[in-house]
Amino acid sequence: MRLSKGILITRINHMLKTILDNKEEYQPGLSIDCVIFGFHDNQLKVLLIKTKYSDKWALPGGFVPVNEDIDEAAVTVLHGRTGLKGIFLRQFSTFGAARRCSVDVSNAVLDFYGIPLDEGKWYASRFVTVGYYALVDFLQTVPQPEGKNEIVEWIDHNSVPELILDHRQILDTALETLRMELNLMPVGYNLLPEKFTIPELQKLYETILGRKLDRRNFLRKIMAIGILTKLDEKKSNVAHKAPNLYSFDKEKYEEVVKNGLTQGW
Amino acid sequence: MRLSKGILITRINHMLKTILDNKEEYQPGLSIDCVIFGFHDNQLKVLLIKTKYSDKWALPGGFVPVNEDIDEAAVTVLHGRTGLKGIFLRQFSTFGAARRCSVDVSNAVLDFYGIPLDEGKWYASRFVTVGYYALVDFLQTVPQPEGKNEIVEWIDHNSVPELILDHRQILDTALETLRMELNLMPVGYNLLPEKFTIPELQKLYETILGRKLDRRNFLRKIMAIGILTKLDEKKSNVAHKAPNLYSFDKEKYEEVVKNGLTQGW
DNA sequence: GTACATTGCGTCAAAATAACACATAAGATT
DNA sequence: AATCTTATGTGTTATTTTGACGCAATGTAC
Repeated sequence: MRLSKGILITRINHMLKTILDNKEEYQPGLSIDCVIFGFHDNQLKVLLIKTKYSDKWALPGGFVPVNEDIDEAAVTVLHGRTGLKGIFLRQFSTFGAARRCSVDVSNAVLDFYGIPLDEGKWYASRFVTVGYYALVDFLQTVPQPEGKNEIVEWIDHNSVPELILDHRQILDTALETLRMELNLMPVGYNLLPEKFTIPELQKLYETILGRKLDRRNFLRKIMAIGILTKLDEKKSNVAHKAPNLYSFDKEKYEEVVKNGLTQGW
Repeated sequence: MRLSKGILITRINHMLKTILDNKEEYQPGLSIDCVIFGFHDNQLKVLLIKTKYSDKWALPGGFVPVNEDIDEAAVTVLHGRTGLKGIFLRQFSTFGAARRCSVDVSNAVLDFYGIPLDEGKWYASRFVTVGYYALVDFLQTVPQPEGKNEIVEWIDHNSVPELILDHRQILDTALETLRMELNLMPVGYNLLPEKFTIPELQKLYETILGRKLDRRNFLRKIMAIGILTKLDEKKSNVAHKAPNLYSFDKEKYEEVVKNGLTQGW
């Protein structure tokens, strides 16, 4: 976590305290929440955080330094929780219901850290949060909790427990957006290992969309995009015909992400 | 404009002063900007504001009362500038570049109103803005300037002059989003009068998309959506074959807006 | 009436999509 | 080692959607 004025965190687990002590360095009432998607064991995973001061889980989030773009702040959150850089990250919506924040929740956190309520007013005020979603490589991700008071974990999207505040809505909106954007851009580059099979890629699409696709039609459509390179290599140790391995043609992939798939009117 | 505590605006054109006097009632560092689209004379129009303290035009915007949802605040901006209610309004992106605000511009405004710079710190700080776009009926809109120091006007999208700050980017992003969303929802309900012809609707689509569409294919596609009711009436005073009039089937229209057009994977 | 402009309604070929059939390969089973 | 099981690789075909275009109909202008 980037701190202003190079101040060190002297009290572990007091990230919040440090921010409060430097609150003039942060944009007031504004936060970032990241929905970080991964893919493993044919399941869509979401990186969630469990803190000791609540029974519920939360999306990884952070605040916005006054001198930083919100996009940069989102990159910081992503990097802080996953150790990853250069990842696909996209702003999808801003959540600003007047009562999306609960003073009770905020005060419980302040209480947990032993911060007097009047010192924590900045934190307990009304917050608007900008939602970002990221697609990351599950295996390259090293979940990084900030100190001992939290657990950072990959959770199956199907078994996400109750989340704090409106984080469930944020998560749902992120997935809805991702589903929509599958029509506008290819997906997979960050979510799969470098070498993968077409069935694996298909499972990824099926998992995101939440429904089955026809194998043969999927192959045709995905190959037509022209972003895949067929490797001269097959997957081994499978109890059936060995599927071919593919990799993304990164150059073409980036181009299509940039220009979008052709659609519509 | 809604004011807290029922305070009256005693000094005309001092909306800003009033807000500064009650700044604790507003979300700090957060604003709303609305891209309000209209359609007239076969041209896409944007509602813009020209203030006396700048050579450039601006998007209508506002601040967010701490007790209001950002969506409500956007409705307030829209209603305040157009007198309209119940209009299609959609959040499309949040703009949070660190240097999107210029202290020079803010100070020029404060200067214009004779507000001392130290009193105007709230206003001159870094702002993040949430962008909304609206589709409104040009003829039902009564542009409403706030006092004598500003002009509110419909400007042809093709001849939008230089805008302040990043408002040009906000406008462009709004139109990009609208173009994309034409694939996901029908458009026209708020932009056209109650009775309209298919060629008029087509011109609207062409104007938004910035390119010609085939008449016959357009008819087929738009009728297939099932939201149009053919009326037993024809447009008069045209120098050629009188086109039939149509209206939207509001019930079906709302349903399709809600459920979306079928597309994609 | 004739000219003109634009609408209404249609056709047809091309492209995209959906549904389905069959041979193949690799480990597992016997 | 022959066979079974399972999932892959590569088709084909019918259906739907899209794009490009032809032509008659209708209202005003002259």
